[in-house]
Amino acid sequence: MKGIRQLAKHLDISIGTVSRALNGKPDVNEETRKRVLAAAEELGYVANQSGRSLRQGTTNAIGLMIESSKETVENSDDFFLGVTGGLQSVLARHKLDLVMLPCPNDEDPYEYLKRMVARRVVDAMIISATQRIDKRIDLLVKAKIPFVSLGRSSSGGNYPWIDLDFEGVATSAVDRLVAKGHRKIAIAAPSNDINLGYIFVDSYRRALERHGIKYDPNLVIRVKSSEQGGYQAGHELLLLDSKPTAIILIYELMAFGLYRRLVEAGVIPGRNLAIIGFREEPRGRFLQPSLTCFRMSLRDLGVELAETLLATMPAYAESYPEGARNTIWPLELVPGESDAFSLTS
Amino acid sequence: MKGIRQLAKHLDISIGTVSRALNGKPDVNEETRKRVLAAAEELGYVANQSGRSLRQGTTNAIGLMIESSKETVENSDDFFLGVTGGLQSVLARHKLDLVMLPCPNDEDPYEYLKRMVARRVVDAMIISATQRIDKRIDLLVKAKIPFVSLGRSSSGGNYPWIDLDFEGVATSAVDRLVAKGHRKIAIAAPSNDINLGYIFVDSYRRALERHGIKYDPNLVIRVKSSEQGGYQAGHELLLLDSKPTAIILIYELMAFGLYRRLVEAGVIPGRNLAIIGFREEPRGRFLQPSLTCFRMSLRDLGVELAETLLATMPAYAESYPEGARNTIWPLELVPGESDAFSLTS
DNA sequence: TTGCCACAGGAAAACGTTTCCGGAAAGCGC
DNA sequence: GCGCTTTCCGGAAACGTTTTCCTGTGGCAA
Repeated sequence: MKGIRQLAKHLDISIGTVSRALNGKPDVNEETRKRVLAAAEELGYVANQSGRSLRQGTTNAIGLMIESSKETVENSDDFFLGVTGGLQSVLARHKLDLVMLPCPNDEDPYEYLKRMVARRVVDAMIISATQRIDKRIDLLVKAKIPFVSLGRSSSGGNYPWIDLDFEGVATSAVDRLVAKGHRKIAIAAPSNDINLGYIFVDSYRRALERHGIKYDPNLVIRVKSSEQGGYQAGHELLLLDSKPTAIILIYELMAFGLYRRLVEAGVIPGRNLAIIGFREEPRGRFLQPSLTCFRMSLRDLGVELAETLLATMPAYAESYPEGARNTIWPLELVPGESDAFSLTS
Repeated sequence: MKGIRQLAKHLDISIGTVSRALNGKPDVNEETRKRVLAAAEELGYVANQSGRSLRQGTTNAIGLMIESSKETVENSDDFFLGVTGGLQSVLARHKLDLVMLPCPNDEDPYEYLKRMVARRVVDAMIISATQRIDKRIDLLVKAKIPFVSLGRSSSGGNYPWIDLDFEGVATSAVDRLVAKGHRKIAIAAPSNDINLGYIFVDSYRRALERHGIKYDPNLVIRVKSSEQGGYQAGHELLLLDSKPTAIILIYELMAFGLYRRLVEAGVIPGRNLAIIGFREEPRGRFLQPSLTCFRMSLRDLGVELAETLLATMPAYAESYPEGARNTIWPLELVPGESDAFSLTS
């Protein structure tokens, strides 16, 4: 005999009462509640989660699905642990646990999610690395699993998401470069399948056109969001017939590879070529010259994610009355030396 | 009516048979097994984890406890996601899921672990950031939860752990510096409470003594394992009466802070002061001058962790017959320019 | 035919909890 | 003293599985 039954016997009380006492339910004398609490503490009793989940149909856990090796901006190693802090600070307040569900490299993310959902191992989900058309969203909607997506898909539909302000970043980067006299501005981005790639390049195009600069597809370099990709971008950039004077990187880590390739070719970053990165983490500022990029608070992003998610969960929605919401997350420009020079002197 | 019952009814078969069919148990006709599998696939049935766990007393999940903000070497943001890949590659082979259990900053790790253990939310655990005396180990041993510790405690006892080869690193760093003529070698490490700090400094001391160099406590700078800590270390180093000519950093990220402080004071890293770091990640090589440090494969470490853990789990031990084991994880020296100069010229 | 065994599958118990329901005791107004 | 409500608690059902035990069928040897 184990668990609550043992505790009940030890107190010579029925298990129903013990359960009510522990869970703060009414219909239990304050006196006995105290006894129960004390005994539970003493015997180190904590309710078995499986039993509880089975009965309640709820797991008190929310899942954060992460994909270790997809070609996206979020894949950066430290990204998730960054948001985790913010997530937890609000989840803990509601006695919810966070479990990270890392999708194995060799498994299809959709299938993995499907399995996790069917197993009912979490009450709600946070997904990320959103594809431009992402079946996972339909799956979650259909399964009526509350969720929030970090990154929006283009498939429309009304679901809660938070996305980085790519449009703002692209616009602001273009504006900044144009103000310094640049007209031939390249951009390195992942393929259009990744929604991020699509949105970013599209915003870049529109920003250029606002300045009356014709959009040149040759200046869009499609590479992976990694240091390798940056190296590759540098390589392709050097092969262009008419060389751009500036480049915007969709992912900050690319800068390291780009610098490397440029130095190999004798091109001096920040002197012969202006560079602006994105999503500054504690790395870009160590480059020589330091990288101009856009920064955000991962922790705050985590808080916003959690609150958005809770707002969609019936059991918690009352604390967050606004209901499902969509947020464009702003980023702040951190000026460096990599785009300091001006062409108009 | 949901779940396996529905599936059984749909097939006009008893739920027991369905369960046996799905779980590959004997006593079920191959013909019917196929039908069941097909129907499950079609209806998207996956066994509810709570029900299964309750019955089996097993969750098919192993937990990785992480502490987001403790002053340890493992706390580096990207460390865990690095080992995660390796962990999963072997866990997946055994149909085990990995759940990360991040201990909230404001909760005592011991209490958090206790709660998780009592809730029976995972079958086994990986803990890290081991304290020199770590109550968690007793807890897990007493609760008979299979576990492996990343980092060993000094409390002895026979339990499986994997630890980095601090002794090897400290020895090799000292040897290398001494060979270049250095006699006054400082070290920046966290406090002795962290087992890592204790072992590292102790190894450093012994290595010095092997070279006939007297151990000088003033040269041991106790700081946090972070960039901030590195800055602080640089600061304290500059205040020393008799300046060391070299410094060993217990944590690679410290180098960034150290460089910063040195440059502020007009000391040139790798010229006036030799520097050796530890656990190279994709950052140290971006420093100017590039950091000499010790590297390891996080992925391989993850594989080793998983295999060690499985070996201690009765249900899986047969594949890993050696039983509980302790491993000292080797690191490889990556020479950089930060300690390139020699005093003996 | 009888007995035995192997095979396939059904019925039901069990896992640990929460929650619904009913009932005893006590309090209260009349 | 009587009916009513309130307070507290015990009994038992239910959650969805897995697994044990048992039954029925057919084949085969004696």
